[in-house]
Amino acid sequence: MTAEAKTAHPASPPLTERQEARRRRILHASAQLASRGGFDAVQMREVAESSQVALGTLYRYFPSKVHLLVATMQDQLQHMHATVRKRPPSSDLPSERVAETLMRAFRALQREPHLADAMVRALTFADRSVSPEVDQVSRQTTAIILDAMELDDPTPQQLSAVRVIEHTWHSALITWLSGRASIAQVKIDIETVCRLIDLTTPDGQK
Amino acid sequence: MTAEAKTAHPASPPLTERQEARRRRILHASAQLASRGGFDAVQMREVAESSQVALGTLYRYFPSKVHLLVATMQDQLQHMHATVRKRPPSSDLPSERVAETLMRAFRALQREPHLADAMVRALTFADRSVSPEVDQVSRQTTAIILDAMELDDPTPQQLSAVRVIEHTWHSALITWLSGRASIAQVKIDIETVCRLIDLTTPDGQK
DNA sequence: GGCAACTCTGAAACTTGTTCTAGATTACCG
DNA sequence: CGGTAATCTAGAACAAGTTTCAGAGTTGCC
Repeated sequence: MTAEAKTAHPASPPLTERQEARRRRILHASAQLASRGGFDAVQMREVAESSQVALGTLYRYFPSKVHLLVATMQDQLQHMHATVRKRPPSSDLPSERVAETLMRAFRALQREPHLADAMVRALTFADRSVSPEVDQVSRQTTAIILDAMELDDPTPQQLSAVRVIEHTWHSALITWLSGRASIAQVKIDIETVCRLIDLTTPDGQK
Repeated sequence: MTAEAKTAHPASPPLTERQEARRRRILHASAQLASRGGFDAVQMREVAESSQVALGTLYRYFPSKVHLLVATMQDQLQHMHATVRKRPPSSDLPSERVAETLMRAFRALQREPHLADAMVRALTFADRSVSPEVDQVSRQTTAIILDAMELDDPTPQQLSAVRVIEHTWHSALITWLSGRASIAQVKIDIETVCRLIDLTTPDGQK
């Protein structure tokens, strides 16, 4: 993968400059409102007004509130990935590097818990109509984790481990966001699941 | 724990017979509608009509749609737990017994995919106001998994593993329900995460 | 420049979750 | 039994996501 770091629309018509700007305004307004009050605070009428776009136009760009928030998440994830790439995790063991990376992401989310709430709730609430977009988020997350592992050619078992790590990551976030798990607990869960990686590296420690 | 297998209301006033019957009718209608069309098909007006109860009454019994569906899930989980107790898993290894139990539950959900959709979506979409109820579901799930492990006194590490297994279970269900993962993939994910248990049993195989 | 197609706007309408109200019913207490 | 408080009912009303539509504005193209 070389330089198609953009949103990677498979076959969407190229947007004009003004359209790109609109899209950007919408995403910005969405993130802003989400930062204030989470999922519920992102109200489509307000997003439209905030981004100076008619409601119908908002729906043309993002066919539902969930689509909008998942796109917002894609946006944030890209930041995250770029950031992590600049300062890669420092531990020796792959499992520890992954845990370190996820904890770094977790701390970033803690700085904007409402935004995290909006994005994660949208992600898990998404139905089939949003599958492509959610899948894209999932691929992006996988890429970040694989980066942290620093493997050129992961085995199927390692890919399975990564899947399970993602599952745990999402679900642990939800328990944290809904107040059913502490930050410390999420940390433990992440560290626990990351040990799965050690199981799959032939020359790992016991 | 002896016989308080009921819904375990901490301090709710005892319901009269007719009230208990109403509650039951509501839960039944909810499950019925959910079985047809999933989360979206459970419409509060329809639930009310179906269970021959006024809308206001429905909301007195269950303060939101999510509360209602989470209660529905509690109900179903109890069935499940009772069923599993009757025929416990047969494998030798704890990790395999857990995987076997979860796969059995998964097959049960496959028989009613729409109902599964409604319950799981509600569970992960629940906000803080539903935390107690969601927590109850989580405890019930933990109990089922611990039962499968057949341990009298789980270590903290083992409890951590169980937490991660639950995370994976919920998240894998979501990916399946939204069509982003196949049944086979869910099976792999469950089997993968269950190997965490082997990591925590001192006399397990490598 | 001028036109055809597409896009955007503003506003109303529709849907479904949730709340509220006024009046009937029921449950409980003396 | 009679009364009173709690509960239930029917229905309107409200909130926010989504859809629709007529008209104005842009864009691409000749």
